[in-house]
Amino acid sequence: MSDAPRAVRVVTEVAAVDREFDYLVTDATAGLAVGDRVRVNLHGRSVRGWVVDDAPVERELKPVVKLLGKGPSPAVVDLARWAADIWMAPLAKFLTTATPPRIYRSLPAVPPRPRVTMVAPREPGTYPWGAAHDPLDIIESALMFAGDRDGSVLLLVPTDGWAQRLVERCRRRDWPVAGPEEWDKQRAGWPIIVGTRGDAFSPTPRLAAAVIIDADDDAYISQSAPTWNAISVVAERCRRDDAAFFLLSPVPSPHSSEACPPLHQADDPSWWPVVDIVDRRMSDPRDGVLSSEIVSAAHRCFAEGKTVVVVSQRLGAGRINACKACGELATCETCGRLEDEVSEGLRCSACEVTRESFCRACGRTAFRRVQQGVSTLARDVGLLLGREALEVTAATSNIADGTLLVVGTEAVFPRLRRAGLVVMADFDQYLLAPRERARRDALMVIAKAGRLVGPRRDAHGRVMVQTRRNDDDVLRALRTMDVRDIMVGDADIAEILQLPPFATMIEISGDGRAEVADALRAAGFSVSDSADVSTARGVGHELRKAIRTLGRVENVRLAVSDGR
DNA sequence: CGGACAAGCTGA
DNA sequence: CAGCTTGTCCGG
Repeated sequence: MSDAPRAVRVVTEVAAVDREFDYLVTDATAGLAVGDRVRVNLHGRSVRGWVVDDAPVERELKPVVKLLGKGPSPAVVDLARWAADIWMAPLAKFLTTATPPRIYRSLPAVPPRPRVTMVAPREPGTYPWGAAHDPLDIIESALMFAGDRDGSVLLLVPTDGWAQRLVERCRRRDWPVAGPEEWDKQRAGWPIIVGTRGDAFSPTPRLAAAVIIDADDDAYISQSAPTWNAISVVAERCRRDDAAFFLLSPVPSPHSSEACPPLHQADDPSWWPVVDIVDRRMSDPRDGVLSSEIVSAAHRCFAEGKTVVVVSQRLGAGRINACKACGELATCETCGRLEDEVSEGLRCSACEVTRESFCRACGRTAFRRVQQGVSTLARDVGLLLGREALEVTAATSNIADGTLLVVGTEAVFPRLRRAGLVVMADFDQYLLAPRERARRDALMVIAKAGRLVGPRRDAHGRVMVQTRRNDDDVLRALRTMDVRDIMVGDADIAEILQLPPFATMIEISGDGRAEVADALRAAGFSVSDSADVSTARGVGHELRKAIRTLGRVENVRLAVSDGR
């Protein structure tokens, strides 16, 4: 037993107390290391925490009560510090993300990394990579680039189901893989790690390579504060460990291609599915929610025993207004977005402009709502196709094999493996949505649909898109299978509007928001206010610095977005 | 956050 | 003045 007293710095699970406290290491807790989970007393309470550092013994200290078990590796503790700084959140929040729910006391021995030989491995970087493309090609490249270097190869996918399937595929190749639930293997530094967003904080001590599949999927962004995103975290880890970083996305966003340069060309656009664009402006008004050609295509699928999927974006009632006479959509003159029908006329919610109800194309004044929620859509589609439709939303658990007609939101995509026909019932919802990302989302949803029907070179089905738009760059991209214009347009818009990654946005809410917003305005940042949140824009580190100089402001919530 | 402690309020 | 609520402070 050593005589010199030793102390450690501890962060507790009490996130509201975002401070580090020192505790004495006793004989009972002699083996403590950075990352370990401990129990300590804090101001009369027994709380759990993490060892984050060594500490000098300069005064009377309370002892660490108990060593609970293994926690994140020291490298990940440091990564959590970086994340807490970037997203302006308590360190405890990120340490919690990096910590499993159960206690692990020991770690397994690590098997060697499999040897992979490829004739032409792909270079690290961002790839416009289709939904129907097999990511194993890139994973093998990552294994090759990892070579003899120490560290794990980390693979991230958007959903748990996908992670499980990828784990099984790796196991079939006899690759030593640690799944999302196998925290102890990850902590030990397993050669291959497969997981989802949270596994960006995989406890592995070092990365040799990382692959993020479908990197622009929303699943990679934490919806509640801190609004961290897995892309930025993995990019930072790769930078720290000098690891090879591969990023795959059907339509890479400005954030993705910035986080993982260089942006490679799509070498073969044939992974896009076969897409039929059905112009509904000219459809027979007696047609129902689906055009007659879609109805016949659906019946052919049923005859072949293939599944038909009808996708709509909205759960609730719709609000697209189309002219009763010519079918033209009511859109804003200034910004081109969809208008709502209100009692005074047609209204653009973005420009806050209301106008008389008249059709810009033919001058008639009668409109009808042409888009609807999933429930009514399921009923109408069921009647139209003479078959019971299974309604699928985020709340649906799974879809039974042999279900031939499915109607739902985008939640259908992770719940199905294969389909003969995917119908986008109201694609204009994407084309006209008042969000900067909507155009890329429109292409990403086609890519997801493509996963069910197969790539055009090997298709067992097709995608049919109903629209009332004619000249539109998204539709043009679908016809030519060339998404470069959309990507360039996306980057231009982000730069002009100073959206991430060209600027950082910080949302400020809570009672103290006025104080923070005023201080940022005074410091020369552009700050806009809405009902209960202010949004500041600027260079990330400058904004953070300005907020920090304010010191502690009571009751303020900050949501930092550096990603999209 | 939540325990400790002080100060304030209430009712018999 | 016991018993309870409300407010403020602060953690190693």
